[in-house]
Formats: sequence, structure tokens, C-alpha cells
Amino acid sequence: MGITKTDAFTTNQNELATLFKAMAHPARIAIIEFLLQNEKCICGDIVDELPLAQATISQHLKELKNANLIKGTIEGTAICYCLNQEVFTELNEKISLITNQLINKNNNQCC
Amino acid sequence: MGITKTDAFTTNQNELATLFKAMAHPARIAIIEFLLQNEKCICGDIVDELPLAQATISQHLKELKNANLIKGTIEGTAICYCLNQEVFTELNEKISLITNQLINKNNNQCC
DNA sequence: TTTATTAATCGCAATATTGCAATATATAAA
DNA sequence: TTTATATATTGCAATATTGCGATTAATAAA
Repeated sequence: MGITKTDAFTTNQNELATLFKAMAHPARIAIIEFLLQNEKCICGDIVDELPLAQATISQHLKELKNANLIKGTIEGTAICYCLNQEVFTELNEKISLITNQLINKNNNQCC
Repeated sequence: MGITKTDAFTTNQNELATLFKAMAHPARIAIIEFLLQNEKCICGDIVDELPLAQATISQHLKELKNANLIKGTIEGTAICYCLNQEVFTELNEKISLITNQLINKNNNQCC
């Protein structure tokens, strides 16, 4: 059916899945890495940097914004994008939690 | 077109995106959490635990296996699944790297 | 062998995603 | 105002994902 049974799962599970989904595209990873590499926030040169059309990049930026992974500030005609430290920190903590739990019980593994 | 321009991006970007994609569904998060909660590996009770049909869960398990996030061992008619510590550790390291880089340059943020 | 039991696969319908050309919007510069 | 520049939105085609009933495959038990 192509539709996810959202209400069958917890809020936490849905939120984490949504975060991962927002990062589940190489173009969006590339955008994140590009924003990371620059000292200052980037105002539009993402289109010159990636081999995708302006409309496509605009859409990817929108998805990252919806997931709260990036923030955008209007600067004249341009928009200045940068990464949202808070959300990345949260994501990092969640994955660390899973990984550490996994390491702590690794002597019970059977496969 | 619904098809991702894979060759426009680096191997690293594609691999990371693939990992995230494998985790970008609440059912797969639920499976991971379930495998995490149990002392021993789980041999099939995932179907009883989640409100999804056996065929659907089997598919989700397949995707997790393809991404190398879980391992499966045959035990008679059943298959024993457990999480792959290595891949979770790698994922954790990659996200930590991004997050730490972000924290280190947070005084340059403009938005 | 026959009969459970367990998990994978097939085939389908419904919906989502990806990518882009064309267009719209909004501000700055002339 | 007109023109240029930057980004968002719309609409579409191609493909992917989600979910499940039905079936298949493979082993264990009787």
C-alpha cells in the first residue's frame, strides 16, 4: 500500500525513523557535509556544488528543513542555511545509546 | 523519476544514505529495539510482537539484513536474529564525527 | 512418508520518492 | 518602474516503498 502504519508504533520510533528518512539520500548527506565544511553559513552555492537541478536541491533542502536538521535565514534575495546543532546532538545521543547497549550485552550474542 | 542519481555522489555518501534508509521506518526501529531488549537472540517472535503480517516483517528483516544491521543464524526451522555490533559502531562513529565537527564550529553560526 | 511449523518469496494495489522543466515569488539593483 | 538574481512551487513521468494474501521452501516431528 506504500503507506506506513504510523499509529502502530511509538512516537519515539516514528520520530527516529523520520530523522533517518530525512538523511536517507546521498544528496542530502552531501548537503550536510557541505554545510559542515564551511566556516560560515552557505547562501545558495549548494546548487553550484551538486550535480542536481535547482528545483531538486530546493526540495532536498525543504526536507532537511522539515526534519529540523537545517535552519534557514533570509539575507536579501538569498537564504542562508546552516545545520541545526541541537537535532544532530539528539540524534547522536540516540544512536550512542543503542550502540552502547549493544556493546554491553555482546557476550550474549549467538550469531 | 524516483531513481536516485547514485553515481553523482561519493561511495561514502551513498553508503551512509543506504544505512539511514534501512533505519528509516518505524517497524525497523521497533525490530532493532526489540532485538536490543532481549538477552538472547530472537528466533521469530518478532511477528507476535509487532502488529504487522509475517510477510511484511520478513521483508523488513530482509532490508535490515541487506544493510548488514542484523545477522541471522539458522536454528532448525527457525532463524535466530541479532544486531550486528560492528555496523552500529561504525554508524555511531560517523554521526559522532559530524556532530562533534558541528559543535566545534558553532561560534560561526549565523542562523 | 505425512504433517506441522517457520520463514521467504511472489504478485498485486496503494502510495511515496526522485528529478526536472517551467513557472511563480520576492527582493535588490539600475 | 524595469531588470536581474535567488529561491520556492507546481505538475508531471519514472521508479521505489509499504503491506499483505497466497504460495513456496525447508526442516522437524509423528
